[in-house]
Amino acid sequence: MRMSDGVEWALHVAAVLAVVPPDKGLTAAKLSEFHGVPGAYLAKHLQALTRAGVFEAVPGRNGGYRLARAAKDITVLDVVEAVDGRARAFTCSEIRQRGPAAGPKSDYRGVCGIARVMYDAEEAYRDTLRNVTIEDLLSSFVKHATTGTQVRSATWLQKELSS
Amino acid sequence: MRMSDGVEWALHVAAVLAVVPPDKGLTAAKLSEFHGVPGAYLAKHLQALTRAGVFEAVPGRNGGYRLARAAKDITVLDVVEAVDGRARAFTCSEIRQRGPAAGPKSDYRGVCGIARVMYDAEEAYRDTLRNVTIEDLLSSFVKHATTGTQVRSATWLQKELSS
DNA sequence: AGAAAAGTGGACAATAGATATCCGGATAGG
DNA sequence: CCTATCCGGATATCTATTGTCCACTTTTCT
Repeated sequence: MRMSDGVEWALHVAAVLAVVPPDKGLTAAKLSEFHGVPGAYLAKHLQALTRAGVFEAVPGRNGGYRLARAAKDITVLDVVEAVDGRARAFTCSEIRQRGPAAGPKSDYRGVCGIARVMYDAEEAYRDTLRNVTIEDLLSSFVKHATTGTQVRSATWLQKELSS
Repeated sequence: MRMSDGVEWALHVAAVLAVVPPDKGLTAAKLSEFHGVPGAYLAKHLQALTRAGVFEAVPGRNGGYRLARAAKDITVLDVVEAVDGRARAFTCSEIRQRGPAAGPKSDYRGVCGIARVMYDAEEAYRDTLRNVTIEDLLSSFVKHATTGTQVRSATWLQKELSS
């Protein structure tokens, strides 16, 4: 089970957009340059994030992307689900209803016990991500990154911010 | 992010093997028949489970598979990791070290804050699976399945148990 | 001893999904 | 009108999953 790289990109992008003033934006091209990832493919994910209502896109000249709401109101789960989808990782194919010991369909009302456990685990996973916001990610960066990295990031951002 | 179907198969197989007496076994062919899944492919997963020390394989005539230890001592996580591997779903590609704002490698000692959150979530996922045993799965089946299903399963098992 | 049944592991093909690019269309600003 | 930007579809490529097959070894039954 492997998670799409797009999720990692999206979270980094969200963290960067969190320090962009609400009236400004960053283009897909600038975001891909800053993170060193393929622009055309990142754009796909940015569109998904916009559709999900996590980012906001400003079309036209001087357009770009920004957060759709305050960084403290966007959870990591919001971003993950926007990129990776809301489908469960574990899909129950109702094995219990197959084979020689299977009975009539009415015998299988509730969720299969095995699926139940897997769903619970995924819910625990989501709970963790739901309790961390983009603002938290930013705090972590400010707390742990070297001063040099923070200065370089801020400088680049100042230079590239669109109107 | 989608989990391999093999995990579902393996958990169902483990639940069935949990009711097989310790001195008996079930062949890969019988297990695939009982669950209505492709035999050759299930065999691959059974081998992985054996390598991981979750199942025990008895080669030769009258051979088959059985649990390597008591059902209460095998967790769902054991089975999931045996089939799906122990690799993390989220892989950090150190995006922070790329792009125009990147600094020298020594600037990035600890784990990236974003990766940290994703790792924590996966640990919460694993914690859930670690706290459910194969015996628990069996209890759930006994508690929730209809009597008819349980009788049909037991009957089939009686008939097919190898010596 | 010989035959049959079973797991092992490698090679291989088919399929699906993730990754990545490109282009025409819509939209907004100069 | 022209340019920069986002949008969405079509398409190509790569990789992992899924699935099959076969030769090989081990064990047991006759």
